Parts: sequence; structure tokens; C-alpha cells
Amino acid sequence: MSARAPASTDGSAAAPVAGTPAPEPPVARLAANQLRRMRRIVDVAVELAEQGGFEAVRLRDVAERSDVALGTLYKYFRSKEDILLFALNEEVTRLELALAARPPAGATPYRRVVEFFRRTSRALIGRASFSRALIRSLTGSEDLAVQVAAFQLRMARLVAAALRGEPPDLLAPLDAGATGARARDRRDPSAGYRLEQRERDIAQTLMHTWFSALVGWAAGLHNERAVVEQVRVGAELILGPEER
Amino acid sequence: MSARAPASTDGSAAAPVAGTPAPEPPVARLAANQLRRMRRIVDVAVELAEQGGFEAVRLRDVAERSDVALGTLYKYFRSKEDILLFALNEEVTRLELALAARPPAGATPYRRVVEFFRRTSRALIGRASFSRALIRSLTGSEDLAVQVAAFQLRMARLVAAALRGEPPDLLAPLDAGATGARARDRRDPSAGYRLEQRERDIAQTLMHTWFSALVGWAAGLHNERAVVEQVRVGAELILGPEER
DNA sequence: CGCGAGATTGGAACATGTTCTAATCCGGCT
DNA sequence: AGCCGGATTAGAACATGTTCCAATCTCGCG
Repeated sequence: MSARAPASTDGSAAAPVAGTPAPEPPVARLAANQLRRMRRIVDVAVELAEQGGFEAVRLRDVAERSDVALGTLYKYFRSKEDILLFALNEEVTRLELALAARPPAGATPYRRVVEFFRRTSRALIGRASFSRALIRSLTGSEDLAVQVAAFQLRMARLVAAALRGEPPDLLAPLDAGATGARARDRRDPSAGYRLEQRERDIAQTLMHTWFSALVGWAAGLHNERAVVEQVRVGAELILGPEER
Repeated sequence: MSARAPASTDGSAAAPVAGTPAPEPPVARLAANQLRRMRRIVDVAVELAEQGGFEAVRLRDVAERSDVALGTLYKYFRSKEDILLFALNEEVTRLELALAARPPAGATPYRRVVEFFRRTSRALIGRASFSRALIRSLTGSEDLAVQVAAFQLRMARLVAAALRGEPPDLLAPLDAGATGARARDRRDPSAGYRLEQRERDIAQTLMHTWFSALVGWAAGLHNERAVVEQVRVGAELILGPEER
């Protein structure tokens, strides 16, 4: 098995039947060892990031604290940013689950979407150092396009779900063209299609606004309230203060 | 004179009467020397960034190529990012001048604002490596809030000018609360005020959208067309495809 | 059981941002 | 002219991300 773990799964991947404690297939046990290592690495990195932000995640410390050699660490992750982006993925997964369990309530798309960003921003900003480290990882390094794409796509999807007032579809594959501008060229005048496209457009715009505001926050420009307020303004401009 | 140059001025600061070539006041000549040094540093950094992006700007190279010791370089700038953000400031100044000379034409705010972002994105993306380096500097380091703030503020102002269809006000001070959410709490029901506030809100939202799309581009997610298209979608959502 | 391939380790080595220091230079002042 | 203080320099030194390597370990297989 290649040591490089696919970024889309987290932890639950190679854990089979779970009814036979002892004989467990050997390949899976090896994988389990590796998964444990990876988990330790990520956990330690997150812990350090929570305490002191991006710079506090010194890879030598991460390696030592997770009982792994530096070289091994680089077998699992391509860079420091890669580790933190893995953590980001897990974070988004958590967010998705939370939203599936309790979708933002509210009578109108405007209210739901504002509520969504309020909750999400609070969750992030509550762990300031960690979140700053995540943002820095997102915007910092080259050839991490896939991770950035996945993040933007998943977030936009959550926004769209909030707009629609439904729980997010946790099973949808990530590779669909979804929120991009790609599908725009097609001619499909059906009202349903148009609506969905419009929803995706709104979701993407609000996601952008939120993300950029968050970057401003990460730079120390303004506080949580301002982040939420800036997204709220965007939502109001697009949706009207109440239904349109 | 302190060697640390104020970030808001660029070059034109301490150059007095300019009618007396020889006797020129000594203090000013010292300053001129320092300004020349700073200029060389920035120019070299920009050149390297244009060729190979953020990582190609190796400070040892910058120092050597601009005939300056590493230590001196750190007297002028606090970090690598600081140098590039200084260049960004100059870039924005250039942009302001270009827009003052030839404001985006177009019959409606929508058209003008789209035209604005089309031009600006093209200018940036045309120098891909350099722009990526700028973005990375903007989002990369801590305690650079002032620079980030200045950038976001000036850009939002340019957007607002494009919306309004006027050339930007090049003399406006930077410290005004302008595009923030701060002034929102005041009670001033005058229609004029409301309009200006709305304009600022729109400008800020579009600026956010543009910036976030640009971050996506910098990560290799999509191309220039997609950046412009994403902002266009945002503008259309807010302003309608034509006037509202 | 013993082998062999791949994983892991410990640690050196390298690159580069950043800091520090002692020596030197420079330009104005007495 | 000679002195002085601040700026500058060359270069060492340090921190940390990243790479590399030889030795060792692990584990399934014959």
C-alpha cells in the first residue's frame, strides 16, 4: 500500500469487518499502523497549531511528539501545509456532519445563510491560532490546488444547502463541475436548471466574500463580528434583507 | 532620519526644490541615498518575483544584486513579505493613476465594474509569478495588518469609483473608516448617505469576491477567464445584468 | 524458521529567512 | 584637519523546512 493517503477519506478507510479481533488481515493491520501514525501526526500538528499558530508547528516537534522520524513524516505529507490542509479537510467534514444534524434554521434563504456563516465563523474564530494556520496553509503554498479546490467546492456546497434550507448531501462526489463557471455555457433553459445555477452562483459569491473577509481577520484587520457583518451585507445585497 | 520608510509614500517623499543641483541640503542627500537603496532593493525583488515567484526572491540574491548587505536590507524592510507588499503598494498606485487617466467606460455600473475587474485581473495575471508572490505576501505573514488593510481599502475605493463612473479620488486619506462596517451603526437616514453606504457595501463585496477568486487562481485552480467570470456573476447578482 | 522487500529510524546535510557582531565607511562638525 | 555618531558591510550564526542516506526493523512468505 502506498503510504500517501487519499485526502478524501479520513480514518474510516481500511477498517474491515470488525467482528474478528485477532486474525484481522495483515495488509489491513499494516495499513492500520500507518493510519495510526498519520493520525498521531495530524493530531500533534493540530494541537501545536492551536497553541501557537502556523509557526508553532515545527516539524521536528511534530515528528518527535508523534513518535515518528522526520523522513517518515515526509512520506505521509508533502509539506507542512499539506498536514494542516489534511486537518482542514477533517474540519470541513465535521462541519458537514454538524450541518446535516442541525441545518441552519430560518424562514428565508437570507436568514439561513447568515446563520450558517455566523456559526461557521464562530467555530473557526474560536480557535484563532489554528484557523489562522489553516488559512495560511490554504493560501501559502504552490501545487496544492486540489486541496484548495476541494475546500472551496465543499464550502460552496454547504452554502447552497443553507440557501435551499436542506441538509447538505454528504454523499455527493467531489469531482462534479458543480459550482464552477464551466457548466454555464450549456443551453438548458429549463427553469429548474436555471434556479440551481443561480443558487450555485450565489453560494459561490457568498463563499468568496466570507473567505476574503476571513483572510482580513487572519491578518488582524478586524474581528469576528466584522467578518459575519461583511458576509451579511453581501447576502443582503444579493437576497434582499428578507425574501426577494 | 529613520531608515524605515513609511509605507504610504513611494519615492516622491523627501525630494525638495530640485532647482539647485549642487548644494542640495545634506540631510536630503543622505535620504536620497537611502531612497536609492530602497528602490534598488524593491526593483530587484520585483524582477526576481516576476521571473520565479515568491520563492525565487532569495534575500541573499536581492541583497547582492542591489549592492546592499543583508543586514541593511533588514533595516529597510521587516521581512521578505514586507518588500513585496511595498511593491504591491506601488502597483496599486499605478493602477489608481491608470484608472484616473482612463476610468472604465460603460453605460451602467454593472458594465463599468466588470470592465474594471477585467482590466485589473488582466494586468495582474499577465505577470503571473509576480502576482502570485504578491498574493502570498498578502495572506502569508502575521503583523502585516496595516498593509492588508491599505490594500483592501484602496481596492474597494477603486471599485466604488468604477461603480459611480468617476475617476478615483487620489487625494483621499487612507485612515478614514470608509468601507468598513464601522459606520453602519450611525443613524443618518439621509438618502445620500444611504446611497454612499450601499455603494461601499457593493464595492466591498465585489472586492472580496474578486480577491478570493484570485486566491483560487493563484493556487492554480482556474484561469483568468474564470476569475473575471466569477466576479461578473457576483456583479450580476447584485446589480442585475443591466441597471437595476 | 529464515529471507527479502518495503517501511522506519536517527541523524547528517542543505537551503533560506532572520539575527547578530565587529570592523569599516561616510558625512557633518568643531 | 581630525573626530564622532550613525549607517553600512561582510560574514558568522541560528532556526526551521526539506532532502538524503545508511542502518535497522517489520512482517508476510516460501
